[in-house]
Amino acid sequence: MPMSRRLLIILGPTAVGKTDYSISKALELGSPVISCDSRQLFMNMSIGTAVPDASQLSAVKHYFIQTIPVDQAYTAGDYERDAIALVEKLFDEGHETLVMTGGSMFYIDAVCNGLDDLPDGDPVLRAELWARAAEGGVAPLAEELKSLDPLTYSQIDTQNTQRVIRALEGCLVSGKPFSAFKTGARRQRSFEIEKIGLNRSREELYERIDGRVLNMLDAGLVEEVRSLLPYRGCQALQTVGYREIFDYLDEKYPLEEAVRLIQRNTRHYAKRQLTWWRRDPSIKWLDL
RNA sequence: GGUGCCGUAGCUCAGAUGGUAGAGCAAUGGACUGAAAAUCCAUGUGUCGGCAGUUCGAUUCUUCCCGGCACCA
Repeated sequence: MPMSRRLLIILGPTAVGKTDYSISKALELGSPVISCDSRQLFMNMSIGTAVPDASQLSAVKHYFIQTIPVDQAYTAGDYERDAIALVEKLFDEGHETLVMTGGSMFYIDAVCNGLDDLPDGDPVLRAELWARAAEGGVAPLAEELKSLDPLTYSQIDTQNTQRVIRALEGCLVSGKPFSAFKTGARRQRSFEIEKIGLNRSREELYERIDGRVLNMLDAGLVEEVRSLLPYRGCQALQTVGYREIFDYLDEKYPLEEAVRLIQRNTRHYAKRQLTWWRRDPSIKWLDL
């Protein structure tokens, strides 16, 4: 008799209340919590990423919480590989239902649908391309992409430097058009996927966000960020809550302005999350 | 009670000697194939406090009313 294997993904905008909900769901189902959060993955970033607290972490086994050094690069592709490996292992050990939770839209989609085998980036080349963009703008890079890969050029936002460089990098590293690697095919998974979307009224969500930022300050956000100053340039620190405090430490603006910006940028993030998920009909929404 | 000032977008305010209005902040919609808490694109949402008068036309001028603030009693 085939064992049923189900991955229950609890998603929702930041600060909606995923942590508590997923822990109680995990306890109910006898599952660990598999985090799907591109920032809680990193070590030493606990206050600003609202990592579960000690009692929450001891209530149920958590995966992918604070496991990677902040100066290490980690991508959605890495997460797809690591998460699928873990999930397969846990299913093989006898779990029927596994609880995954998080707000990283792209990571969730990588787990559900898989990413194509696109060429890896080359850090040196990437740095060169960014230097060119800083000097002459995106336009010349976009033109170069147009000649190497007209299809990608026609599909992406050519004002989006990050996208243009990523595609150009793919072309230059592989010697082929970046688009040649895209199949758009969904990867077959060995388990069922169910998605629950947690939501609240916009007003309530924004109040929770604003309040949570103040709590982070009380909890010592400024000191946490100060301790991460040496890693400021790392990918992990390109994050709401950290960049604004770095600027405050530079005396670019007062603390209250940093707080205001963190609150606003977090609200913007929540809005982007909701935009992403709005087009996903497989999510069952639940108002908290 | 009297006098003066103010009432315009969610907030702070600007404005037209009469032709139904615009800045900042906030907000909203969208995109997304290895940086994704990143990156990028788009958008003004308004009975101009209310009733009436003058006028071809009033948010603008006038009367009155309502609300707020200040000062004088």
